[in-house]
Amino acid sequence: MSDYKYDHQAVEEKWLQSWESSGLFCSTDLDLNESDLKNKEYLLYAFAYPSGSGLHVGHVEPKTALDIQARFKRMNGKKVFFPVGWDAFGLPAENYAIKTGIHPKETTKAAINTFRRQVKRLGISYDWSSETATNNPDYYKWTQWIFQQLYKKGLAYQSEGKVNWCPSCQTVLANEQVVSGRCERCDSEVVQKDLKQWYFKITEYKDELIEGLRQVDWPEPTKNQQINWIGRSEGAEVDFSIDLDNKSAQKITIFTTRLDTIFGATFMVISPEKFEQKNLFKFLSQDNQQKVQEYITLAYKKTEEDRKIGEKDKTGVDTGLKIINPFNQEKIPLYVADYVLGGYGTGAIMAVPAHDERDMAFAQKFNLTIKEVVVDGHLINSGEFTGLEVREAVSKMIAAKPDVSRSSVNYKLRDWLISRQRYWGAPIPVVYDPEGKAHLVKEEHLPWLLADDVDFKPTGESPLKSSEEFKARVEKLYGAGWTPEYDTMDTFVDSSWYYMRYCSSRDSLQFADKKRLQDWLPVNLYLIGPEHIVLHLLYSRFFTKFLRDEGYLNLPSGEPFAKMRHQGMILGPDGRKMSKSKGNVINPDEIIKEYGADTLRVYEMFMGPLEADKPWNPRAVAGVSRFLRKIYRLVNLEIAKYKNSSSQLIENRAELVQKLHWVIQKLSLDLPELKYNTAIAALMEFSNLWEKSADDSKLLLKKEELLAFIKIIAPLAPFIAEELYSQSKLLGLKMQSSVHLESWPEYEASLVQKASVVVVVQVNGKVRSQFEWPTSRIDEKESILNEAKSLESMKKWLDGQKIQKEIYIPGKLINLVVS
RNA sequence: GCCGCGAUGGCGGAAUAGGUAGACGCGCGAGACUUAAAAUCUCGUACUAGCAAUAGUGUGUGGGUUCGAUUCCCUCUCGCGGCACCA
Repeated sequence: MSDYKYDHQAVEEKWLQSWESSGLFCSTDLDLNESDLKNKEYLLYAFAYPSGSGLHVGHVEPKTALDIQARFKRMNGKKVFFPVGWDAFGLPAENYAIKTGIHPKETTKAAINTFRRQVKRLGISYDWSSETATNNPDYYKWTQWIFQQLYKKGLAYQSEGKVNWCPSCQTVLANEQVVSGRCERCDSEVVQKDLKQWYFKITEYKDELIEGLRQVDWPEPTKNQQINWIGRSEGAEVDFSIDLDNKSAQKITIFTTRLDTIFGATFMVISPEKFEQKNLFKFLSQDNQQKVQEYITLAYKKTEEDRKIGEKDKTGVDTGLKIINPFNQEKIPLYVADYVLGGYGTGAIMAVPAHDERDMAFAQKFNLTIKEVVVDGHLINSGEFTGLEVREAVSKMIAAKPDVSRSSVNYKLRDWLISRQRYWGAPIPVVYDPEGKAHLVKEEHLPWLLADDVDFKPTGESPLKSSEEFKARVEKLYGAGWTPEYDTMDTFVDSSWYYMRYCSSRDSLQFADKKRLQDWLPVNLYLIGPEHIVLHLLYSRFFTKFLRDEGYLNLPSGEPFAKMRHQGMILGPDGRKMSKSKGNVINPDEIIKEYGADTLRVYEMFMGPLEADKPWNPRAVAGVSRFLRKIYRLVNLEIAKYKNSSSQLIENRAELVQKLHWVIQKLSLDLPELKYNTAIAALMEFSNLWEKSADDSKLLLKKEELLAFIKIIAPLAPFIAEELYSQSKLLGLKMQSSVHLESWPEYEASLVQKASVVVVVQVNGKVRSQFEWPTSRIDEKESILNEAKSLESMKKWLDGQKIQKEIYIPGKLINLVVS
């Protein structure tokens, strides 16, 4: 057989240059007309942070997966928008600056350049004309503008309170960024600190953030995680009064999801924060005042980690006060204990040790009464409510005491703390007058530029404080004694609206054009790692809903991402997460150098289902390379035969033609479903069959068939497809300048079917024989059953047996039930 | 503890409106080409017994529904992810 060498390096470089100079796909016309609207396809990959270490094989998978969609959809006549940009603010660049003194501006620029080059080398067909980066003033101008819109609506506010402080990063963290008491970035233990900080009132949208999930096509587990994070729970509030001699009407309100157990409440617990806030010290005896004060001081010192230890060993202190249960008038003791959280519900609970584990643990430690009030779903020892079922008891109890009880709903979701005491982020566009009152930076002063003259060394205060220019700027623009806000915004603010900016990346007058947003949103397919489920997605949905409510966006659902899927993690060859310290990192540049970008792309798509975590297998990469070279050889063999005009089609080619139509159908169905691994397997099956007769001197495929095959590999392996397409121009067919401008080939349903099928014969569910049968006659049940029963190989299974039942699944199998 | 996901050959994985389990790739074995090697190609490859035809077993465990279960239902075990003193 002739030898066709495929020089991946030369071929890929050649087409990269060709695509670059022809501007293929790098600029989408975003102004749609009526007929484009139904055809639009907005494909989005999670905003990437341009890290200094460059592209990782883990980035290659989702980028390729979406690129295949983009190419496939274009070939199917869709108007595709496939933008790219950089989530360029953030800690790593700043930490690097602390170490080296190199300005984050410089390192970020260099990192973006590296990423851009690497992504292009992979053959990702991004629309580079809409490229953007969050650290560009023309981007963060609008991040700041959105902050100001939120502020004007009372949805951005300042509040003093306990915040999560990471002593290593020297900044506060949002609740979402604290992972079991530790900083999600650096794993240091998070401590509580009192600080005045900026918050976004995401809780304003809590119910809609749950409701909206019904309208999107997202993986169910993802929806569940968001719902759990928002943590809606229905229950009741009940007012208990404090038993005081002077009859002053002091009340403590509790929240419970188990109002039905209220007759079992044997004590009450209030959180340290709430006790202080309600200023209940004055009702305590001198002695108790001191004890309670000591306990509260101690509790505040605890870190999250200490509180966790407390799960097993509960602490608390008896206030000496008695509280009256409004349902049975029982007087029960009031404890202060930190197992009740100040920030959830009303900060106080009725403790029912018989029906709550935590209350039980506390009761046992402090020797408190335990009273059972529910058995087998029915109330006991509950006065007039005894005998009722749990469910009806709750509503009847509220109805019986409307003055002291009401139904109530609580959420775990808190407002989003966005202040960061860091440098490399968008400055919060606020200035303070000499009295310390906050004012928005005037709109004409946006973008409110990030000062350059700063000292990066962490001091626990915002690095911007060290900028002379920043202070001078504020005094110059706003007057003597005015000062800037020195904190910057959480980078999640930047990435909460980038998919809108993409539609108008160059617009200097507005954050995005309303018509374009209406035309392009929602995103048709969002591919994003599972690590972004609670943070980024929740914040982005909040922003979209807010901007919709402000009239900047016509999107009734307020849901920016109509369909979302997750990619899995590419693990090292040892099956563990790749990391430098484990020495199991695969460098994509090296794979491209050895095998080419097509091999890297196809291999990663072939590893397994997109959403699964998959270990890297160096040998299997070589297998994919082998497959691509085989394709190259097979196509070239056919082209060579066509050069010889006397060549004739081989007579017996029905099987190959059937397989070709089958593989076109398989890809047509699998590609839009992102089932790339099975699509590639089908291509391999086809080329294996093709190869069997490759040595025949007669033609195996018609010109159009050969071309159809080249077209269907184009989304997966764009370089080799382009090369083969270019070589096929010799065939004299009417062709485009690039295979990537071609349309997707049709398959003929009649040709997908094989001429005959194999019918399996089972006896009592076990396979005993099989026979071939013409596909055209698969509906002839009687003849098929007769054929099965008369098979020589069936004799020993049927002799002397009585057939009780005959089951025929058309074209597949027969099951004979005998006894 | 709660919520969610998963378990199939030596390995990655296919196949679920219930219908031949193991497609495709890797690895392994045998062969062709070659002075030889590489590359490439061909054949074989779930397990057990057998020279073979063939038979039996088999999709984490135990049970159920069914003519028929990897697929549906129940139980348990293990692994992964998220949340976690949220009343």
